[in-house]
Amino acid sequence: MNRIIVVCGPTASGKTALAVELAKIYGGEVISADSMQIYTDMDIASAKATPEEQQGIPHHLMNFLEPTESFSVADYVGLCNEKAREIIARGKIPIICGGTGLYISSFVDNIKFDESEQDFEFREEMRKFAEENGAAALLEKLREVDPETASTLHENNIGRVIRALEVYRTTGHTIAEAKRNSRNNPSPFEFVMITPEYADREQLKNRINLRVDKMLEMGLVDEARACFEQENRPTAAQAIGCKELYPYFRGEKTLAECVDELKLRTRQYAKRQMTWFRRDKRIIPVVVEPNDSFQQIVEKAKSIIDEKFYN
RNA sequence: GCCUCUGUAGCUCAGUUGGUAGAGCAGGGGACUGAAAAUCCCCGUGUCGUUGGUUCGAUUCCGACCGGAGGCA
Repeated sequence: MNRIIVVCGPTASGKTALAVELAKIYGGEVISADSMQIYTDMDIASAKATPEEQQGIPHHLMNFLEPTESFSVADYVGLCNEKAREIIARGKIPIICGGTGLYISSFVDNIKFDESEQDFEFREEMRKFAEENGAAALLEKLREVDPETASTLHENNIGRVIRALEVYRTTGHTIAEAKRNSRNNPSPFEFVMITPEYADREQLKNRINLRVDKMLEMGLVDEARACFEQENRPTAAQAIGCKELYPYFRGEKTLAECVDELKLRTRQYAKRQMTWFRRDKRIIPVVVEPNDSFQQIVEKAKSIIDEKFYN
């Protein structure tokens, strides 16, 4: 059996508890799909499942990388494949749980990333070029070598334009071709994908606010301060829950102001996540009504999974 | 009690020399293939506080009233 359960969704939607419960029911192990939980710090900010929350269920791809290291989707897909195979070999079912849509869909679609390396110097060079000549000029550069991709990108999305140029430069083919070639092999796994979907959006918003308050109680400020004092965090520096508190550490804003900002940024992040997951029609919503108990939610999830896998 | 300022989008505020109004933020929608908790795109009708008056026409001018801020007593 090559079955995998995917529990994805916005932050604070209750994925973690649901995944653990499903792991208990189906005999599974959790693989985190989260671009921040991979790091060995930021336990609170990245909302890693605490040992109590894990309830003895093994959690993978969590806590294994120094925050000074950079990481990418390609790395994730490789590792996730390994872990999934290991878990299946053990007779267990992998339960992928997380909110990083790019990681999840890249794994599910079995995206093949070729060997092209990243070229940070080139990126820097292009960034300068854009600064001096304007974003439109940079996009024009891309249009010359890869008009297909250029037509899909907005000039202001400089990062993407640069990546497209970088791919062309390091591999000799366009990123548009690379994308097509990346999808040649369907995944060897069979997936059922679910996401908690809140019938009342306000409810998710409230959960987010409550969760941030809880993080503060758990010591988020100290944790963030440690991040603040550590330089050279290429990917980890982006974590929501750390950078929002920096103005407080610099004495530019009060803690209360930063906390409000943090809640806001978290809500906006959740919205982006919902947009991502909504697009993928394979993902089946587990509709959460305002008064649903956890057990009721689990039942709904279970019936979706059973229908797909055990019917 | 008197005087001054003020009342415009959920919030902060522009603006209209009288022809019914627009920014930022918030919010909503979308994109997304190697830093993705990132990056980027699109979306602005609201009794212009209320009510009279002047006017062809008032959110804009005048009066009264109501709310807010400050000052004088």
